Amino acid sequence: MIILDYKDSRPIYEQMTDKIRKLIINRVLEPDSRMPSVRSLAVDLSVNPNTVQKAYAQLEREGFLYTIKGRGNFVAYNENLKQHVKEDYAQKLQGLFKEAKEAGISHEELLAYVKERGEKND
Amino acid sequence: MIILDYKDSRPIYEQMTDKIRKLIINRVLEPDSRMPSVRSLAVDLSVNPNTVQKAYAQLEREGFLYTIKGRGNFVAYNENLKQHVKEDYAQKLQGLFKEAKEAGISHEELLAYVKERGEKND
Amino acid sequence: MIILDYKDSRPIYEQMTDKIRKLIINRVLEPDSRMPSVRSLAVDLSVNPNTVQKAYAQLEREGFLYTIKGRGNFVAYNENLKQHVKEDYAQKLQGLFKEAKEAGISHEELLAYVKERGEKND
Amino acid sequence: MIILDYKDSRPIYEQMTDKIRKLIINRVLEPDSRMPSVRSLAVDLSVNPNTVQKAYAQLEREGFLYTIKGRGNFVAYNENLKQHVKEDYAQKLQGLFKEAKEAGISHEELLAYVKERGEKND
DNA sequence: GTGGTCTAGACCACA
DNA sequence: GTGGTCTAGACCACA
Repeated sequence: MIILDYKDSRPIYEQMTDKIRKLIINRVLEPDSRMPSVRSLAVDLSVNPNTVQKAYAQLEREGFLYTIKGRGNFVAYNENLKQHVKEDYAQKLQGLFKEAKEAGISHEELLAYVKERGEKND
Repeated sequence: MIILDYKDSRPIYEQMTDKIRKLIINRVLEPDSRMPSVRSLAVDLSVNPNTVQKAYAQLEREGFLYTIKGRGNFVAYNENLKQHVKEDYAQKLQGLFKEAKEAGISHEELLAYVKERGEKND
Repeated sequence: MIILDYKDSRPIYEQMTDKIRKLIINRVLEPDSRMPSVRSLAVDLSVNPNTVQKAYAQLEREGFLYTIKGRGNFVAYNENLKQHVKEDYAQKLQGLFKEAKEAGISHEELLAYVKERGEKND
Repeated sequence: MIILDYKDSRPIYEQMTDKIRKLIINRVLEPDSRMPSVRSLAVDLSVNPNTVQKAYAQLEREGFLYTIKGRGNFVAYNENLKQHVKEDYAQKLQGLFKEAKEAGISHEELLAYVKERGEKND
C-alpha cells in the first residue's frame, strides 16, 4: 500500500518513511510483525535498495522499527510513539504560527481563514 | 537586518528571500524604496553576488521587488501581496492538518495540545 | 507628454524613442519643429542626459530627427517614415505568426482567439 | 536538436527554454520522457552546466518539466500548457495591434499588408 | 555604478 | 550518476 509520487518534490526515502510511519501509527502494520525485506520492497517499488535501507534506518532511529540481524526489520509500535508524533506536529504547527505572525498574520486570523476556505471546498 | 544561518539546512538564497519578504510585508522596507545593490549586499553578507542575484530574482518573480536595469531593485509592496501570503500559510496549515489526521490526530486535538504547550512556555 | 514607466522592463531610452516616434508619426510634433534640448528634457523627465542623448541619436539614425550642430534637434517627418514603421510592424507580426506556428498554433486560430478575447474585454 | 545562436541578442538560457518549450508543445519530446542530464546537455552544447540548470529551472517554473532529484528532469506536458501558450501569443498580438494603432496603423491595414507581403515571399 | 549573464569548478544530498 | 547550490571572477548593456 505504498505509492510513491515521483513528481513530489520530497525525496523518495522521505515519502517512504512518512507512509510507513502512518501505517504503523494507524495499526495497519501490526506491532512486532515483520516488514518486507529491503530487497523485496526495493523490487516491489522499483526503487534503489539504498533508498529502502535509508528509510528503514530512519524509522529505526525514530523508534518505529527494530532490527534483528539476519532476521529482518520489525514493527515497534508502543503508545509512546503516538505521543512523539503529536509532539512533532505540535512543533510544526507552532513554527507555522510563529512564521505567520512575523508576516503580520495572527493565528486566529489564519485559523478563521482556513475554516472559511475549508467550507468552500466541501 | 539580514542574518544568515550557515547551520540552517535551507539554502542561503532561500533564507534571504524569506527574511526580505517578511521585512517587506511588515513595512520595514517601504514601498518603492531602493534595496541595497546586488554587489553591496553581497559584500555585507560575505556572500557571492550570484547568490544575492538569485534571491532578488526570486522576489521579483513573486512580485515583492521590481528591477530597473542600471538603477537597482525596488520594493513593490501592494495590498494583494498580503493576501497571497495568507493563502500560502492557509495552504500549509491545511496540509499539516490533513497529515496529522492521517496520523490519527484530529486538528482539534492538535490545537488543544499546542495551546496547552504554549501556556507552559509562557 | 512623455511619461516613463520605471516598472516597465524595457530600458528608459527605448521607452523614450517609442513615445517620441509615435508623437512624430501622429503629427503631434510638427515637421521641422525644434525638439527640447537634451539637457532640458533630461531635467524634465528626471533622467540622465546620456539617456536622452541616446534616444535622440537612435531617432536620428531612424530618420525621425535631424540635428543641426549648435542649434538642436528637429522633427524630420516625411511620408516615407510611415511606410518604414508599417514595414517594421509587418515584420514583427510575421515573426509572431511564425513563432506561433512552430508552437502548433496557426495564425487563423490565433486571430480568431484574439478577436474572441477582445470582445470579452469590451 | 537544439542549436544556439551566439549572434542572437537573447541570452543563451532563454534560447534554450524557447527551443525546448517548442519541442515539448509539438510532442517531439514525449510526456514523461527523460531530458538529457544537466551535465551531458552542457557538454553537448559547449555551455556551462549552470546555464543549462537555469534553463531547466525556468521550464520547471513554467510547468513544462518536472525534476526528480538524483534522477533527472522529465517532460511534463499536459493539455493545459497549449492553452497557456495560446494565451501568451494572444497577449503579444493584442499588444502589437495596440502599438500599431497608436502609430496610426489599424490592425486591418496591417494584416492586409502582411498578407500581401507574404504572397510576394511565396 | 547597477543589474544580467556566463564560465570554470567545487561540494552536497539523493538514488 | 543526477540535480541544486555556491564561489570567484569576467563581460555586457544601461544610466
